[in-house]
Amino acid sequence: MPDNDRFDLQEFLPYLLNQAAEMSSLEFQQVYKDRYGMLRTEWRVLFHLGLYGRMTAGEIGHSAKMHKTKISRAVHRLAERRFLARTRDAADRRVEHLDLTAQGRKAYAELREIAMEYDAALVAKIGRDQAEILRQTLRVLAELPPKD
Amino acid sequence: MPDNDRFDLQEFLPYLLNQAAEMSSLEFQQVYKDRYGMLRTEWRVLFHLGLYGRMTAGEIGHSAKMHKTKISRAVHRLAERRFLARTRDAADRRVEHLDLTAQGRKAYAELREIAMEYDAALVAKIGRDQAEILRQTLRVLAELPPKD
DNA sequence: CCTTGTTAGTTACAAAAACAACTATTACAT
DNA sequence: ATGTAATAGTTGTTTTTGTAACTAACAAGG
Repeated sequence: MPDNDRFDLQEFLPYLLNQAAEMSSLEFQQVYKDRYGMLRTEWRVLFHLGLYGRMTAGEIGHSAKMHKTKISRAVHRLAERRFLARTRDAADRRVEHLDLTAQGRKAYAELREIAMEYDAALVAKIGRDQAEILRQTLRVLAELPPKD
Repeated sequence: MPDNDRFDLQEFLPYLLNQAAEMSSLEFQQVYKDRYGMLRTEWRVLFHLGLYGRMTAGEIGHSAKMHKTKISRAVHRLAERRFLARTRDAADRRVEHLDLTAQGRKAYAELREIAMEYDAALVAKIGRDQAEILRQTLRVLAELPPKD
């Protein structure tokens, strides 16, 4: 039996963060999976386009910190299912502009509603004040620019 | 351009949690990967045994909320590399008791040191008080949702 | 122009995860 | 006992991811 001195796996931040992250995405994951057959990478792309409008794969990758191969595959599948349309840039023919189709916007709107409700449920679970502190702290850990 | 009303992906808790979790495990992951060729599932098993002593695969799975096939393969690989030893239970021959070998304990001790340092670095980054609140909040979020 | 380097995105192949079906053993109700 | 269900853990198959190599287009120096 080893010495447990001052260390507990359940308190180790990376572990705890992973557990919480996994738990917290479970319910929402079911929605986009069952309803639209989407993967996590796919809804992330969808949400980026829905929220920010026309973007390139590279821009999404940078924002979501996802590798370009993940984006490439997500975009491919979303285009295949007519959730988004791809347009080559006229000036630089390497880059491709991505826009949601009507169907994509519809899916986004629906998923955004559910996401908002789900986020509210999580906030209710942990308390409004704690939630604000949580977001702020997570932003630091994720090294995202602070809100404001 | 869609209406962004009151929703931001960067503020969506499941998204934010995932980003922070991913970021925070990155550095530590390199250590057990480069140094011992371990996967996340494997160090989790190692840490459970190092911290709590003899356990069965089922117990670890329950504690870490990992699926039994993941555990089974992690245990297999750890046993193969002589980090742990497996012993069949005499009374119930379905269950197997897992113990770290000397080599396993050595790896655990080393990784635990690094984990503690890394945790301390994260705490320093976000502040001691925020860290305590964070852990508390994450513990709530990581709880299994009530049965329905 | 031509080499060399860079960037956007894709594709091929290997590693890992998810999911389902399986073996072996124990429990338990007829 | 004996048939049925439950439990511990494994194995096989399919998806998904990670890594690296690749194509195509641009950029910039000579």
